[in-house]
Amino acid sequence: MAAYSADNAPTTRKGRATRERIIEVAARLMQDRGVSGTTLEEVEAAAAVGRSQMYHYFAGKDDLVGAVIDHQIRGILASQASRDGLSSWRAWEEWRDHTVEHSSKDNCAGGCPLGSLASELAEISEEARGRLSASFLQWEESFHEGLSTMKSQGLLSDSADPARLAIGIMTSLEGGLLMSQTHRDRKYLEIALDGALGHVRAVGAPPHQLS
Amino acid sequence: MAAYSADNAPTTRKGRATRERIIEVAARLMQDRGVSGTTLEEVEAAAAVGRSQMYHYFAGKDDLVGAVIDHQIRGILASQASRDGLSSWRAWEEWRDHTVEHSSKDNCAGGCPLGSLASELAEISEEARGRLSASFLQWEESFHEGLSTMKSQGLLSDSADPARLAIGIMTSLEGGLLMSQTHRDRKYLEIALDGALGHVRAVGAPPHQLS
DNA sequence: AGCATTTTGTACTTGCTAATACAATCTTGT
DNA sequence: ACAAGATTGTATTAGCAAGTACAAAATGCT
Repeated sequence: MAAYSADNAPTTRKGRATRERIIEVAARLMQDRGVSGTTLEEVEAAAAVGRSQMYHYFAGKDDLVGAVIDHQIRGILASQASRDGLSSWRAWEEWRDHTVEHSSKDNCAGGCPLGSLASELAEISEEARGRLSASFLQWEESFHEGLSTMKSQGLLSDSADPARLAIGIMTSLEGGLLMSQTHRDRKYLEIALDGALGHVRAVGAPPHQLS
Repeated sequence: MAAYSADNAPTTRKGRATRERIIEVAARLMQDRGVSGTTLEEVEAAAAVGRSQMYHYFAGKDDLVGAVIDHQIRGILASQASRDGLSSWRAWEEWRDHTVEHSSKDNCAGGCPLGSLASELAEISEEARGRLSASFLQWEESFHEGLSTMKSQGLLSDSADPARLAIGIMTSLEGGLLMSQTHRDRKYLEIALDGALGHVRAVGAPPHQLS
């Protein structure tokens, strides 16, 4: 997938830094307060840039939102690539713990960087929905790959369906994050992830390998 | 939980009808386009009421949103009460099918009546977050009750934890709805619910009762 | 019927926010 | 150094949406 087409792609080092700063700040604010709860003025103030810089690098708010989506999925995939590609039981356990701990910061506020955007934008902008769908697919694919590797290593039984299991983990993750965010209680995400991973073990592993 | 405190409670039949009409229209529009994507003007037009009626029955937009949340959870609980309180395997199967079919209308558009509101409002309004949390708790409790009944009837093993299972179903439901909405593909909700209910069967039932 | 209360119609105000215009300044390559 | 282009500052515009004011009409009660 091509990088997001900016209004004016930055050529100088300074320009790239400015554009990046805008995106990072916008991503944070939009996850906190939602897209329509975040004004360009707030982004500009927090990023210490002016109106002209905003419109120099982005065609408008929609354009910025697109860049934020790309930024979020990049961050997620990068964070996951650094944990062994989720191709061992241990990696999954660490991922589970890390995910819960990360979400529990600030009283489970914020929710999922992509999920909160998806919920807000899916029905409003078909373009944003498509971009979010593609991003979630990449995320799901990273789960899928790890599980496939485990299957090829005999850690999952032959009858296991990695694609299906990946979707189960994805949906449990999103539901758990939303419920923990709404209730301000980490137990929802914990139970959701334990259930999904438990399912992977139960369905995927030969009986004698169960703990 | 007391009914939502309106600015002016309607006393006449006509007044009640007007207020109800506003809430129903607002609920539909807000689920489709989000809260901040729905203007009071649009609600007024669709409900065929004027500005003065809106502000006569509601103190403002926030007040209307509160009434919409109450309206949504009432509808959900009513729909569920009419299906045997989810206290048999058959009831759960029917619930699963009905939920998937209902969500698949309009290409999985809309998502969850409460979930989409929760995602949008949780970080913006503490009052709305509390109201949504309480509503989800009631929903979860309706799952819990059904599962508890099944346990007392021996349909679930003694080691089964109905409260935990209820949370697992709730999170899978929300995650599945969000993913199906984003991808416009019912399979996400199907897999999520099958996983959660499969977990109930696997963890809850004595081995010899597994299909 | 007649009066008090509820309900409704219309016009206006206020504030915010995305978007634009245009000029000034900085960077880079030669 | 010096153009050419990239980057940034400031001021303004235009439109929308929440909320308000006030009067008119309908309704219910005795």
